[in-house]
Amino acid sequence: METLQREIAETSVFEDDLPFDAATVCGGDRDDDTVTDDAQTSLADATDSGDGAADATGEPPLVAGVDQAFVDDHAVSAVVCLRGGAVVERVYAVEPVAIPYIPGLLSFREGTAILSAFDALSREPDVALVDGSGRIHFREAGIATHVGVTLDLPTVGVAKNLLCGTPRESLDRKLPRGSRVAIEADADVETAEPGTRIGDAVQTRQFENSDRYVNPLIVSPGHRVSADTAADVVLACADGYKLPEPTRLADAYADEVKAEVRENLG
DNA sequence: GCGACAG
DNA sequence: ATCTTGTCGC
Repeated sequence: METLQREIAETSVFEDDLPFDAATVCGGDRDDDTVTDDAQTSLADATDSGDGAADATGEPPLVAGVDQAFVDDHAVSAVVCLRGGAVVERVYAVEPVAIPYIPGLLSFREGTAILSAFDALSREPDVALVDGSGRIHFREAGIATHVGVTLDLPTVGVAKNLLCGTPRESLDRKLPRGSRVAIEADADVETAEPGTRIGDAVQTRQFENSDRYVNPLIVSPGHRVSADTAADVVLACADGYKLPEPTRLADAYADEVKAEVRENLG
């Protein structure tokens, strides 16, 4: 398995090779006219990737969210596709899990169900947000990278926790919404030179009038996406919640299906 | 042996 | 990931 991951990492492309510009994703991107907010936002331009299919038609890109739920020894994988913030398609698949959860080998546990769900999809997403890590992995082949390379689809890894790597600055503080903190490879990432930026901690949401704070999401390139674009897409899909809409909706759909599935089984 | 570890 | 009531906050 580790050998396969090294091969996947070599095949993967951690650079932009997308049919659209992250700025055209829309559907979310909180733009509260509140206050103390004028710093960023204008990072999108001069990013023209050449042949934009979605751009050409002026049509927003098709963004897919992928998430899993479990019922005993079965994984329920749900995929929800959005275009311009509207749900266009939802599919799911149920597959038995082959191995238990082992940090670093997640794709071998959930991969089959995910690929099966994509098989049921009638469209080809322009990019997919996969729950879990992409490049932020011991061998730079997290589940987002594994799925992306297997389907040769642009993918982004969206995790709630850091698997490995070191944040350039402490994440244990209240970061402003929209901020990013680079995650660098360290000794735990055996395939990259220490110091290599393998992803970012991205603050998609933050409390305004509270002493407490929301932890950032851990975003990393899966395949055919750069670290900057990965973060751009996630922030563009954020709509008031910590999780980007595609992921949030896939999560809810997986739970919905799970309830029905656990009766067709036990 | 100890530590660390996505979902 | 999953098992779960109440509870604090906008």
